Amino acid sequence: EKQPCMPTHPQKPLIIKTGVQFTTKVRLLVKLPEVDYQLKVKTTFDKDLPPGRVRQFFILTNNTKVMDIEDYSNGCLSVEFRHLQLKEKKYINGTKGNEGLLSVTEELHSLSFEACFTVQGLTIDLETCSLPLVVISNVSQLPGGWASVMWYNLLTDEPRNLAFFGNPPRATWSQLSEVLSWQFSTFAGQGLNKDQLSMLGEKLLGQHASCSDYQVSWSKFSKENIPGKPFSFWMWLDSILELIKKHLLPVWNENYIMGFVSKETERTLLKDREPGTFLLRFSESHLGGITFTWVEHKDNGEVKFNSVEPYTKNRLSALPFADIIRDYKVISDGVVPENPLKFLYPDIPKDEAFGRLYNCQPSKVHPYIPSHLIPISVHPDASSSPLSCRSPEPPMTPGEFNMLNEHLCFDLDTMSSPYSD
Amino acid sequence: EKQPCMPTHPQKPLIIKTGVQFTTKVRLLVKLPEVDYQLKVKTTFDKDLPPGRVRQFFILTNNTKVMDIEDYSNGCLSVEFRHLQLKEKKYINGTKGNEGLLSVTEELHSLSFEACFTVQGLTIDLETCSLPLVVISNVSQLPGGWASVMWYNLLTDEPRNLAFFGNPPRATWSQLSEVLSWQFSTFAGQGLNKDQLSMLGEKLLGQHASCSDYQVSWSKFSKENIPGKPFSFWMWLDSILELIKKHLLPVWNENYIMGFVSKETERTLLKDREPGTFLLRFSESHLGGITFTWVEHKDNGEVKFNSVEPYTKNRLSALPFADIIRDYKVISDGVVPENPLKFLYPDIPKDEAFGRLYNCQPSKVHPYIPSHLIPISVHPDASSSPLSCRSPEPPMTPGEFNMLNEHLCFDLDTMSSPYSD
DNA sequence: ACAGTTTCCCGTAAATGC
DNA sequence: TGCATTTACGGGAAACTG
Repeated sequence: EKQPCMPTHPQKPLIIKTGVQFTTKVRLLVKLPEVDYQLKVKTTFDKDLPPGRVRQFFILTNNTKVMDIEDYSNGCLSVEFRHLQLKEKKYINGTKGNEGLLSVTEELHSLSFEACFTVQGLTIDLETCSLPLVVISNVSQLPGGWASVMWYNLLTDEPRNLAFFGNPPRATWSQLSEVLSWQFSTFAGQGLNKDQLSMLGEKLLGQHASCSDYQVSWSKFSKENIPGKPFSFWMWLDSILELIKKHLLPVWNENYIMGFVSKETERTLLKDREPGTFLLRFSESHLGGITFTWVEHKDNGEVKFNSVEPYTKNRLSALPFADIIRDYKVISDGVVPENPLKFLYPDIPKDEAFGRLYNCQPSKVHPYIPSHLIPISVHPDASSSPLSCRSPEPPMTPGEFNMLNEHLCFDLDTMSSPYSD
Repeated sequence: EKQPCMPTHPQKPLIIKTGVQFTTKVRLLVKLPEVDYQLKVKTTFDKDLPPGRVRQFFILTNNTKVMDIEDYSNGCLSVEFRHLQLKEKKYINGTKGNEGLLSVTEELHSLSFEACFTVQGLTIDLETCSLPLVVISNVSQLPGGWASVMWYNLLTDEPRNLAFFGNPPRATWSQLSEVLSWQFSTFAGQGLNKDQLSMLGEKLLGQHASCSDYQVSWSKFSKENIPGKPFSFWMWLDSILELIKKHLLPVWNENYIMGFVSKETERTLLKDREPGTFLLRFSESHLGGITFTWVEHKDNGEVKFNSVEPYTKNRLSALPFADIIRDYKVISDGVVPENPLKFLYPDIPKDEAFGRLYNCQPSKVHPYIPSHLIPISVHPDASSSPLSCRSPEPPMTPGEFNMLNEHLCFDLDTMSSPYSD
C-alpha cells in the first residue's frame, strides 16, 4: 500500500531570483473526512530560520490562498501560488545577512506551507516544505547557483539539509562526470563522450583523472580558480554550456564540435591528416569561446597548426558559427584570400558537414547591394523527497490520532521559477 | 525689483518612466520672517486631476520631506526629493485611464508641491507645480515622449497647459527646422546644415519646403506615417539620432556624414566625380540605417551608382562604421576583392578622412591568429516658468496678506530623471 | 581599495487590454 | 484580429557595503 505522504512529483532544489516571479503548488494527497469550510494555506519563506548567519527573504506578494478541488483529477484539494516574489529582509541594526562563511549561492533556503483545520474538535496542523532553494539577486549568480544545486543533488538525498555547504562532501570523478555529461545532454541535447570527459577530468584532477574514484572537492569544482586563470572549473564549463545553448546548438548536436581536447591531443590527431583538416575546440584561456585549428603542410615538409582567435557570444551573434566556417579567409601577403578549412576531422569535406547549417544570404533590400560580414585573418607570416508532518498535540485516542496523521499530509506538488529546468 | 516667485531655473517638461527613479528639488526663495518649526513639503502627482480621460499616477515612495537650510547658499529653505517613483493608479471598476483621444505620450501630467504653515495665527498654504510631464512605461515610448516635449516647448510658453495636445497648434517649418537641428547639435555635437534641413523639409512638406513659413501639423510631424512607410517622420529622424549617438558620433562630428540627401541629389553630386567617390547617407526606407553610395565608371563609359545594404545598430555593434569603410570589399565573379571606396565626397582620400577613426586591430590573444570581420558584397552583375501661488483665506489685513503673499512662494528648483537632457 | 553582492534600468519579448 | 500599452526579466554596468 502506497504511502499517502509521499509527493507525486519529487522536488528538485531550485534557484529563485529576487524580484522575479515564481510559482508553486501544494496538494493534499487524500480526501479529508469532513471539512466543511475553506482550507487556507499560507506560504512562508525561511520559516524558523534564526536571523544572522544567512540572508533572509520574505514573500512580497500575497501568501495566503484557499485550497480548491482539483478539476481534472481525483477530487483532491490543491492550491497553486502564482506571481510569488522574494525580497530580502533588511535589518536596521547592523546585523548582516550573509556572514562571509558561505557565499550567497551556497546559502540554502526553504519555502514552507502551513494550514490548520479543526475536525472532531481537534486542531490539526499541516506543514510541509520545499527542498533547499538558492536565492540570487542577479542572473550573473546563476552559474554559482547551478553548481550548488548540482552538488547537492549529487551528494545527498536529505530533503532539507540547509547546512550542506557548511562542510560539503567530495564527489568521485565518476559521479561528477556523469552529472556534467547530463548537463550537456539536458540543455543541449548531446552529452559528452569518453574522450571529452577524460580531457575534463585531466583538467580538474591532473594525473589522477584515470582513477575514476578519485575525489573532487566542492571548492576545486566551483570555488577555486583554475591555476593561472581568473575563473573556476565550473564557471568555465558553464560559460561553454551557455555558448552552446545560444549559438552552437545545431553544430553541437551534429557532434561536429570536439570541444574538449587538449592542445597536445589536437596536434596528435591533426598531424597525419590531409592539409586543411580542422577541428573545433573550446577556448581554455577565455570564458565562452570557440576556435578552430587546422593543419597545414609547409613547403619544406614541416607540419604547422593554426588556431583562430576564439569566437565569443558577441561575434557569434553578428555571424553564426557555420557561416564563419564557410566564409573564413586568410590573406597572406595581401594576395587572393583563401579558406584554409577543408575537412572536418577526421575527413569530412567541410560543405558536406556544414552545408545544411549554412544560413541563407541576408535578405535583399532591393535598391541595395547586399553585404555580409566575413571573418578574415591576415596571416602574420604569410528524488523523491520525504515529508515532515508536524504532530498535533493529541487530545484524542492514540488510534484516532494515528489514523489522521497517516492520511493527512501536505504535498508540495510542483514549484517553478524561470530558472528551473 | 525682481519677482520672488520666479524660479531660478526654468523648468523644462520632462519624461518620466514608471518604476524608474527621478529626483526633484523645491526651494523657498525668501527667508520666512518667523518659522520656528519644521516646514514639511508634500509632493503629489496628478493632484486635482479628475479621474477618467487620462491615466493617473501616484508616487510610490515616501512623498513628504522637511525643508532644510541650503548649506551652500543664502540660507534659503530647500528640499530635495530623491528616489521618487511613479506607478499607475488602477481602477477596479471599468474606468480606463487613457480614453483613446490622446496617445499616452500626448498626455500631460504634473507634479505638485504643497506646504502649509502658520504665522501670526494665520494658516498659509504654499503650492507650486512642475511644467507638464510625459509619463511612459517603456523606453520604446521615449521617442514619442520627446516629440511631445519638443512640440510643447516650441509652441507655447504656458507653464501648465495640460490640454495642449487636445488641439495642438501647427509649427512653421522655420521654427521646426531650428529645433531639429538643435536636437542634433545637443545630442551629437553637430547640428544640421542648410542642405540637410532642406532635404528634411522636402521630405516632410513636399514642394512647400521652400516656403519657410509653411506650417507643419503635429500629426504630420509625429503621428501619421510617411506615405508608403510604416513610421512617422519623427520616428524615422529619432532612429537616426539614436544611431548617431551610439555608433556614429566621431564620424558625425567630423561632418563626414552627409546623411540627409535625396537619391536624386546624391546622383547629381556624384556623377561628375572620380570613380570611387562615395558619400554617406541615412536610409529612408528603414529605421536607423546608414549606407554608402559610390560612383563607378563602366567600360562603356556609363556612370553607375552603387549603394550598400544599410548598416543598422546590430551590425554596427559588431563592427564600427569607420572599420566597415576601411575594409569593405566587393567580389565580382569570385576574383580578387577590391574596396570600391576611394574618395569621400567631394574628393578627400578615404584614409585621410577616416584614418584617425579606424579601430586598432583586435587584441592579439597570443597563440591565436587574430581574426576580424569584413563587410563584403558579392557583386550581382559581376559585372523659465511662472508660478501659481494659491491665495490663503485672509483673516489679516489686506496689506499684511499682500506682503506675505509676495514673499512666500515655492520654487521648484530642479527636477531630473534619466530622460531629462 | 576592493571584491562580493545588490540595485538600477535599458531594450527585447511576451503579455495584456481594447 | 490588430494595435497600443504595459509587464517581465536578461544582461551589463553602476552603486553599495562592509
